[in-house]
Amino acid sequence: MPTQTRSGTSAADDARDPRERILLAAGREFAERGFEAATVRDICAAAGANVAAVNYYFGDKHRLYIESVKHAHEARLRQVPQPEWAPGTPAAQKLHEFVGSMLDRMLGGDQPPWQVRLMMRELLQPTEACRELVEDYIRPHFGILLGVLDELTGGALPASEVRRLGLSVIGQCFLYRAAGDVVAMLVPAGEIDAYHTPQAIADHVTRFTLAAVGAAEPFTRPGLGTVSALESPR
Amino acid sequence: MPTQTRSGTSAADDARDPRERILLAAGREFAERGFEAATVRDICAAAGANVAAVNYYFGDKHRLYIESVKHAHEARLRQVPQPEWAPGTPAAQKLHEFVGSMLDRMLGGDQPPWQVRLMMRELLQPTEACRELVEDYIRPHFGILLGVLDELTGGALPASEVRRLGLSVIGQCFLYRAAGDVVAMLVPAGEIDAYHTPQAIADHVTRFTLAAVGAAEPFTRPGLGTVSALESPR
DNA sequence: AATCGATTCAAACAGGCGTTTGAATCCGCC
DNA sequence: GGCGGATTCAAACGCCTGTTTGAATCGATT
Repeated sequence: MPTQTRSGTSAADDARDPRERILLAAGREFAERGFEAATVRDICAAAGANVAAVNYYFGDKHRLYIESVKHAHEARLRQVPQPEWAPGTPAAQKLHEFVGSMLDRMLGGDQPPWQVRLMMRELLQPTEACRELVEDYIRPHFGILLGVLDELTGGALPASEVRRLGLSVIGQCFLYRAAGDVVAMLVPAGEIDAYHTPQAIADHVTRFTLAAVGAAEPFTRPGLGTVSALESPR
Repeated sequence: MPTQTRSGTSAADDARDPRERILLAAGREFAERGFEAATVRDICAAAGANVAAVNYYFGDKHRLYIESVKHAHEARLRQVPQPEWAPGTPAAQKLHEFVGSMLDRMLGGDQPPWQVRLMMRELLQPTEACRELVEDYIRPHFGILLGVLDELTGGALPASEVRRLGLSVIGQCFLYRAAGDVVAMLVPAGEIDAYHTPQAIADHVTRFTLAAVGAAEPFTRPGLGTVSALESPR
């Protein structure tokens, strides 16, 4: 194992350090194929390193996996800061922005989301890295959502009820990320591009949730545009 | 390959036919460990068959997987009939029963849901069997839900909008099945048994959805019990 | 009883896997 | 310049995988 010169992770260089290169290649490979199907040989080939390097730097495949999950998770945290709002921002707008940024994060947009795919794998069938992921990444975001929802309902609901509201919001978004292929099969081909973009979904989820908590007109009257001020520019 | 005496699948016997035994064992193993991690040897050991049997009956591991998915899916279809309601049943009640039965199906209750776990794997990262699964199993159920939602909104919404409502309903339930472990981490330990049983979730999702479409009072006024008539007996 | 196809079995096969080895190479330092 | 630890490398090690083989067994038919 390396005992020396773990030169402080300079934020900019991504491909210099062989350890870093392996970590990145491993993340991509694990995200794409899963732990079992990904092979150490492929990972090292992609990283331009020798197969012995993974043993040298990480001990074995399993610890490489754990480290690559943490690494992707930290990178993601650095890229996506917690949303913050100026005091006085309407709760409805906060909700819309929260949902929008979550969907953007989940469904890509800014970058090929292999980090997200990797984290998703961990959430769907947790291993050791999951708890850390939840505590550092999921729970804080969830807490912000709960705060918004609490504000939205005027603090009138017990915490347990607010949590269920939060899960309802998360669930609506989560479906598109986890079962996107199935969604695409259930929806007519032409519709997917028009009505199921991250922006459009964010608009829908927000409106659905606002209506459920009584902060917007319900869906029965179509196109009433009660939350038109919140809709994303198309 | 077997060319003769595929004695018509007598509905009752499950463990007689070696082909059937392998199919069942394979389903359990694939559901538990995934395609890559499950081994032909383990499957055959569990089925009390020789390793050569899988080649004899199915050709190779991959076709065994496909067949086991179909098999589980058909068994599930036989067990869980489409919900039907007497004419005149209120749409709100239909929605509640639909959501309740879906959650019961997903989260178990009646039987250890390895069939569901297997299907879920297929939905989360589709292979060949997925399309068939969606067409025969998912889409019909989804269609029923859309009908209920259309009725609930008085047919006033365009089909695309109704579909999004449907996905919102599915998403809320789906989260508990796909990321149940994470949900359990996000919710205080004591709360999970009281507020996140299939029944309790069904009540919540129904109320949330009804409120969103304007068929029940929104959440802002807690414990108003506006849909108390729909709540499951505790 | 003999026959013949269907089925089962123990054993082996080739290939890929994660991991280890021991020597070669690099690079900063007295 | 040469020492010494850190790093890299090609090669090999067992082991386990899916798959195949060819003979043994079974069960119905003639």
